[in-house]
Amino acid sequence: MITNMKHIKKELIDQGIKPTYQRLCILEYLHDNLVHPTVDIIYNKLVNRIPTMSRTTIYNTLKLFSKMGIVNEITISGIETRYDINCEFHHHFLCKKCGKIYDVDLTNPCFQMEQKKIDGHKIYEAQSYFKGICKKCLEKSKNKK
Amino acid sequence: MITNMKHIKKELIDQGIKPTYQRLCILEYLHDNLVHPTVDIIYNKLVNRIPTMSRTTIYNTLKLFSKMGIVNEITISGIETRYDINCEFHHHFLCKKCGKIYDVDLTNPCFQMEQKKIDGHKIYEAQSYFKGICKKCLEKSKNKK
DNA sequence: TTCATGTTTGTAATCATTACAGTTATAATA
DNA sequence: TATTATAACTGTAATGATTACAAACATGAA
Ligand SMILES: [Mn+2]
Ligand SMILES: [Mn+2]
Ligand SMILES: [Zn+2]
Ligand SMILES: [Zn+2]
Repeated sequence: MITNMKHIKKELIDQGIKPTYQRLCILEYLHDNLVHPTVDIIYNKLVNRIPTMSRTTIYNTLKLFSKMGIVNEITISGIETRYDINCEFHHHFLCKKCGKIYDVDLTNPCFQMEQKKIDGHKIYEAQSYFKGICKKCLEKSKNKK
Repeated sequence: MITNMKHIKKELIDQGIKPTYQRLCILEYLHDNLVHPTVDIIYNKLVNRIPTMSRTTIYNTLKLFSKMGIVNEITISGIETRYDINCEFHHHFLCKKCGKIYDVDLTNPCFQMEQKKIDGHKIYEAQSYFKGICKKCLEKSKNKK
């Protein structure tokens, strides 16, 4: 439990979200595990602490958090949605071998991704994805040779 | 039938893909309908011409095309994969109201999206997505007021 | 207490995608 | 021509993420 529960509670209240125990636990988990987890990963961790925890609650909560802008939905894999509590604009890299999703920092971020309109369309969110083989998997396959 | 079947056939042969009738029809459809269609949209169109056409064939064919680099998988919606025969790097905009996916041209394209490596990870593909309300839907809701 | 409201839960339904096995088409070989 | 091998296609069943829904629960006001 790295993040202070008081802060977590305040974060929800500030957003006008009723701070139920389930919501607190989910938000705390997201703050402490910046690995872009799936619903299932969150569920399997939290069900230990809250045996009655329902997957539906996690889906509902994440949808609420997303709507309120305190969590980001990442659809990079095309299979399952992954969640990121870090809502500052940054890019993601998906490794096709190990499935891990990395944050990537562009030295010259594309400023156009941060604008409010494009071609007359009103922008609410922007995502940039890279796919390939990650550093670790590259090294592993190099060692095998 | 806008695109010439001869060209379509040549495109497959050049890629080392056996040009079956089903594959030709799918590739022709993609060339003539640059709307980022789903498997279902393609299926419902082609089943008129080929009554025995199977969804599985479309899934298999698109996976093959994607692997060979002649089609791009777009996972912007998180619900279903959409396909784009235009493999030149460009960004996409998803309208949350009407569901349409638009191409968007950035005047200053983010050159970093085109690099081969980032943070040591080897890049095979890159996608940039915007989500919001499209121009047409904005105008519609303006007229209602 | 009663009532209203919002939240959580468990199950069933939905829907995109994949797995699989049988059938068909094609071309090479005997 | 008949046989065989191989790749492609097809239809159905299975899978797995997500959503719909209704019952149970919690909370606080009247
Ligand atoms: Mn991230
Ligand atoms: Mn496009
Ligand atoms: Zn990896
Ligand atoms: Zn629209």
